[in-house]
Amino acid sequence: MARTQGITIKDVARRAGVSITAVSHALNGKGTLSAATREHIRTVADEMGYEADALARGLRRSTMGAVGLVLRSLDALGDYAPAGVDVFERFVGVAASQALARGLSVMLVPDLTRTPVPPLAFSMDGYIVTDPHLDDPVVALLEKRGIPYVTYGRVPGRPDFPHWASEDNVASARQILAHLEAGGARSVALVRGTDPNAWNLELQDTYLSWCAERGTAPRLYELAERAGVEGGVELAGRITDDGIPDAVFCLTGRHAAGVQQGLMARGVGVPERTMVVAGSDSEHARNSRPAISAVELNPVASVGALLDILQALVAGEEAHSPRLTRARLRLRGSTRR
Amino acid sequence: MARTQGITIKDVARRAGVSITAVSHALNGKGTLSAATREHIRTVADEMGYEADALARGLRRSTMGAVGLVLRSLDALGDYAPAGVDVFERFVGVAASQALARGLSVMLVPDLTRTPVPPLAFSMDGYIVTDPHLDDPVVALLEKRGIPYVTYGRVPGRPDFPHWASEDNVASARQILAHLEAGGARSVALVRGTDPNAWNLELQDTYLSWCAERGTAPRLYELAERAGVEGGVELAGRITDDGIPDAVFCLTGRHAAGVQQGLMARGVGVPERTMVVAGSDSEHARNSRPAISAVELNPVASVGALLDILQALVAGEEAHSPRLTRARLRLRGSTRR
DNA sequence: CTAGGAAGGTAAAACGTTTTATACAATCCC
DNA sequence: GGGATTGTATAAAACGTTTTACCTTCCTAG
Repeated sequence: MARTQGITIKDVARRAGVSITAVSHALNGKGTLSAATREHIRTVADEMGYEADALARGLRRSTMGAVGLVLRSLDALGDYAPAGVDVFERFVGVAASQALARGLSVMLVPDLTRTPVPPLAFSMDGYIVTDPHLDDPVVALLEKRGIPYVTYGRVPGRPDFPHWASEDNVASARQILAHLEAGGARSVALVRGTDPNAWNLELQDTYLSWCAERGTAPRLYELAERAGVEGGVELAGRITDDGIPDAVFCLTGRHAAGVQQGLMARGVGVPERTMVVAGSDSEHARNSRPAISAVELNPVASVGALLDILQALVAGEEAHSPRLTRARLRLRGSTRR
Repeated sequence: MARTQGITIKDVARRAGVSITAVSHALNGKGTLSAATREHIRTVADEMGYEADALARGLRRSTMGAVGLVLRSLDALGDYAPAGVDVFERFVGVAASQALARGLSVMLVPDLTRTPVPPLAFSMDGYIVTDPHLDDPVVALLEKRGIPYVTYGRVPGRPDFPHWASEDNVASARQILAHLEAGGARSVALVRGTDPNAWNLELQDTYLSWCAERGTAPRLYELAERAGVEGGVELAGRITDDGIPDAVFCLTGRHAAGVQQGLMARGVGVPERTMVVAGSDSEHARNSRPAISAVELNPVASVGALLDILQALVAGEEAHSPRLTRARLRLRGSTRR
């Protein structure tokens, strides 16, 4: 219906006085046409405002110029419209605009394994999956279907899988911990989420190693991603009951904001008595009082890397991966001493 | 490439011992097959895990089961990954999950008029355009191409165009103004954005009428959407210089947060000396001190209405539009007296 | 003078569906 | 008993591309 009044290759061919093949070849830079003919056809096509139908093209070429995007982490949150989870919201925006710059479309697929599966889902050239879980069914499905995919963050349990990119989580964690240590912190508690994704797992591992290196006992708390700020407030009670640490390192901005709020409500001064820091920046971290130091992720660089890898994969070229991007530690009041 | 190993209708036909036509008819509930054959074919198809190729289907049917989404307001912001603009981020998430529930895909198209245009863009069944501008080129393009579209918010300058839905902005504005009045406010300043979209225009009109009805002089300020919180802080200076109003009604949460911050920095107490309220809720509004009263939009209802209209349009049925949804005023500290 | 390229172009098959038109029985009606 | 009707199924066209294979014509080398 939408396409009925479109200009087809046939129209261009007729108008240019050549065959359909000639038009296709001219426009795609193939075949053995003379430069003059090629130029002529291009002119006519431009004049007529011809644009090849993506469907028909995809049918033959079986490449669509479109990639799917699955936000695993939002799926886990259940509610698909959580407020203040800006990491992924920004990721979507960046992915859309960067893909456009490369002439690709981005299709949003909430969860590829839930029915009904969107009709186009399996026609995508490839997929970007953010934060796959351990034994992620979405990854398994893509694998089974033979659809190329890249992941934002390592695939847990698959150390061999190379096609991923993300910020250097280990470096970020090290940088944060070094910063806290420089501020005089000896005991640091870690608050991680419950999703078994690379984000939670890698940062936890780094933290544990850091503790081991220093011979200090780790203090590890788990807090469901969906618990949000309120969960953090509550958790602050448990943390103080267990003895106030010199610093609390929360993996998400929402949890950090909640924990800080909870600590202060209990009379624990931040940053005087204990410091708070977030592993990923967010509105919550920025808008807290004091503002919370946090790692600002780098969606622009990460999405760029992911698209590089995915495009190579789709083209059947060798992908140059994994790739790590640089995050940046934003120092704010919550760790200023 | 991704589709090479797929099971085609031909495979199913062979296995079921019938013609291709029979399979198509059985699966789509068309034609004049006997119940027995139909059932048999369905069973075989299920067994083989057959799924019709969306491209080939789209090529014939010219309906794709996919809609495009253009976020006009984000285009206007330039940066496609602005932090803390949660209205649209939520909108995207809601649109994706609601569309999925209806068996539709959502394709994100940053700006349909910028090149390169994503290949699939013109193959979509229809479009959702959020907050179209006055003389919006995206709308013009869709119109010219004959692609069905619905808009989130009225199309400015086209009072005749019926295919839109949104929260009832007029009612929201009235509700806010009534609330301020009940709190004792006589003079209310309005801070609107600069984009010429229905949101800014309708709320402004309602405000002006309200002032006229009361015989009070309107105090209207314009602040570019992209000015964000900082812009609000600065604007607070101008507002106080012009004489402190009883309340400031900002159309966006970011501006409200900035204005409130700026007012308080100048020693103007909120809510004691003047009240602050936001036309759309956001992280900024929620996390300010005091928290800012704001209208919580209703993306779930609005997206639902938009999809209803769009589906009717695509099916060639009569659309039942426009449709207004209910927003909700969240009262917080910034207006509590 | 002719075999063999090269240069420039096209016809037709293919992609996987849906849809239109048609074929073949079996049944019915008068 | 013959034409019309009904019930079931299929062949083939169509959708708009890309790609494969082939066809001219013209030139050149032997």
